Amino acid sequence: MQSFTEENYLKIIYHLSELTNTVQTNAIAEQIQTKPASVTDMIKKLADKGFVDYIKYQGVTLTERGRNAAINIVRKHRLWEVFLVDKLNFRWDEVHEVAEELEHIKSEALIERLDEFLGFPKSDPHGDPIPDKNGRFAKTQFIKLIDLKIGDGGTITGVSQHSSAFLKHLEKLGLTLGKQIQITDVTDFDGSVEILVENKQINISREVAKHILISTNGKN
Amino acid sequence: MQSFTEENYLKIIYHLSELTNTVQTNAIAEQIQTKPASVTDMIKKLADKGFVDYIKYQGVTLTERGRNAAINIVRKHRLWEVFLVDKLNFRWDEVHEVAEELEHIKSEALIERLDEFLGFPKSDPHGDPIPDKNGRFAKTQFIKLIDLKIGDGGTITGVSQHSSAFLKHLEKLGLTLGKQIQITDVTDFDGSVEILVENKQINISREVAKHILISTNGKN
DNA sequence: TAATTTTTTTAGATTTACCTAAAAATAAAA
DNA sequence: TTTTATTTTTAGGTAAATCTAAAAAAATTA
Ligand SMILES: [Mn+2]
Ligand SMILES: [Mn+2]
Ligand SMILES: [Mn+2]
Ligand SMILES: [Mn+2]
Repeated sequence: MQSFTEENYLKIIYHLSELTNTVQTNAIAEQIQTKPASVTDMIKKLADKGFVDYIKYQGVTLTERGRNAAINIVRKHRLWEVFLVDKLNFRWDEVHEVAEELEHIKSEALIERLDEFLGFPKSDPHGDPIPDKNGRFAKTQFIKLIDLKIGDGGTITGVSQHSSAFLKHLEKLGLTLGKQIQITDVTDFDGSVEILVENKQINISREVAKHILISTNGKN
Repeated sequence: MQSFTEENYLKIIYHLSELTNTVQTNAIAEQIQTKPASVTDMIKKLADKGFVDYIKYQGVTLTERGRNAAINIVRKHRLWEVFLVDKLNFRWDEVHEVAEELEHIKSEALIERLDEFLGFPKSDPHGDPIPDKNGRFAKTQFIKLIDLKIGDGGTITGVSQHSSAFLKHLEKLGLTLGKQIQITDVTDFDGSVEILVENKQINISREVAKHILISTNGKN
């Protein structure tokens, strides 16, 4: 069994692994809000326990064991987020912090019954896929809104930023999961994007457009 | 805010306070599965933080602040137990361990919405009262089954032992919350008790009879 | 009341997860 | 290819929660 802290490291390393093959000490330190020296200590411990492969000065990669542990935590995090939104009427911008705590509750039985209670959901309130009890999940194919061209359209199916501020902003703009959008223009001046959503024309900043994930349905 | 460990101490001290006015170091150590020396350390810390009044060699009592904190943890524990039984179909003997973890989740909003989701239950799966958000709850007036006399009857409304083994045993005997029972005889030999439940005559040991709580409805 | 037992506290260590400051390795720039 | 900058590690230390062994206080028994 892993400690609360070890679980947090594993989860962070897992997420960072999606960006770079081997994960660097400083990247972990930044995510986990700690100092690089502390990360080095913990990495050694995780390596001793067989959760990561570690080469000094080179960074870490998860072992099979570490990956499974990490995916299990992600599964729990996302299931709890669904619970909070679907059953307790939390908004999508309120759930992440609480799920950060709930994801560490140990009981196997709890999570399996929760999954069933929620109807075996396939994705969480932010569009992220929920691994099943064997750790399997659909590798979803998203494209960033910022990478679409004028005339392209699609459905909002995810976000790559989970901060409350960002999610509240999207909510206010009416840009929630499942909404159909189409790119109508890109401003030369600041790179902001004009989009059509529910017959309304709105303008969103480059920064916002970067973090909205679209599953496209054609037009190029 | 208190740590996970501090919360456990407060809760234990609260429960022990129902038995004795001032709570002894050894009693806490036994409950919390630790050594008296460790308890002394923690007690000093809780006293410094204003959660308990402490006189060396005499024991501790909760302050107003400590009592409120403890009741809040008890509230969370019992609400989670209701959730597990009512929503996730756990049996009453399976929930305690998981609730021991869930009771430490910090979010105020979570617990208020959970309470609402469960329909503001007044008691948990073991018949224990659930404090409301202001810490108020009905001081239930129970009598131990062992203290009833032949001919007395009542309703099972609680248990004073939460171990899985005990609860499973009651389940098997058909002695669950809400059942009507009546004492028909007390065996001289071993003090075991004959009771009538759902038109069946069964015999239970003194030990079992000690931990069943009855709200009586007459006959003496 | 004195002797003995029980309870509680102190003293000094240990483990986990941190930290700062300084050294070592690697990467980037000149 | 040096020099400089960045990244990472080591060394040594702190705070929280625990422990064992021994001392001190309180309660019990003789
Ligand atoms: Mn989240
Ligand atoms: Mn999410
Ligand atoms: Mn319980
Ligand atoms: Mn209970």
